[in-house]
Amino acid sequence: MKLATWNINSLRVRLPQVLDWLAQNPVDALCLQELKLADEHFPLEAFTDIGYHAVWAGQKTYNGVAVISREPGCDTTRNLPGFDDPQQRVIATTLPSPAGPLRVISAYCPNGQAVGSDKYEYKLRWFAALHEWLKNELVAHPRLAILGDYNVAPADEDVHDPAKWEGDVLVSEPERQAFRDLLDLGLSDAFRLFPQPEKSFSWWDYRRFAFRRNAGLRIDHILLSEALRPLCTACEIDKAPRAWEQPSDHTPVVATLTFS
DNA sequence: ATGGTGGCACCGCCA
Repeated sequence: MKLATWNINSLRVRLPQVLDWLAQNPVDALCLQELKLADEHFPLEAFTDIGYHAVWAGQKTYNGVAVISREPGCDTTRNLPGFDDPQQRVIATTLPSPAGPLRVISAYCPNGQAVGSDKYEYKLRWFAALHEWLKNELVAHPRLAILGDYNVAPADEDVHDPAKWEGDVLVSEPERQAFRDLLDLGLSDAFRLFPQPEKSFSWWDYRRFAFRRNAGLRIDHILLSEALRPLCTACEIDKAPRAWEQPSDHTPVVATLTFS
């Protein structure tokens, strides 16, 4: 079973690329972030036409998340309970798996703009609310995978130039601590369960030829619960779509679960 | 060198 995440920075613009990618990578679930479209504009038919189901939480202009899946999802929920927020950043759904129900969450964590800004404070509060919610979700759903754009590079090895980025938003210590707090719930960073190439990143700024220089960050992650961790047999970043025409600034990350 | 690019919606905001 394969699970993937991709911040596509406008589903309207990137739909052909998402369909091409799914044709080449027929994963069981693809979590999308930054749809940037309202619910009523979600292109459901494009996905049903190629044999996928979808659940989504859309928003005009900003944010928006979805789970595209081979099997229909059930018990779908949106947003973080108790965290009053018009921004659509979370959707959770339950998919069947050979081991039983599998909770799949697509998350678009706040960017934070700049350390000390209002948006940065919002980001940290948002992570605290995510942490509280996941505590409960993990009890209800022992097989849980939360995939998305975390807007946090967890360690210096996830940063192309750690000295230049030191203390900046996306790498600051409070953000990294918020990420570690999630891991302390028993979640594992699937990518780091395996040996990986040096300088592996999932996002490159559009500016200054960042992709060409591999000046990126690893901020898109797949976190797996304790029950799923031993089933994970691979996790890879697919750099290819970042080199396509009119790309997203992020590229997909894919985890493989093997049920023996 | 305090820039640059991209998407959206309306020319600034967000990333």
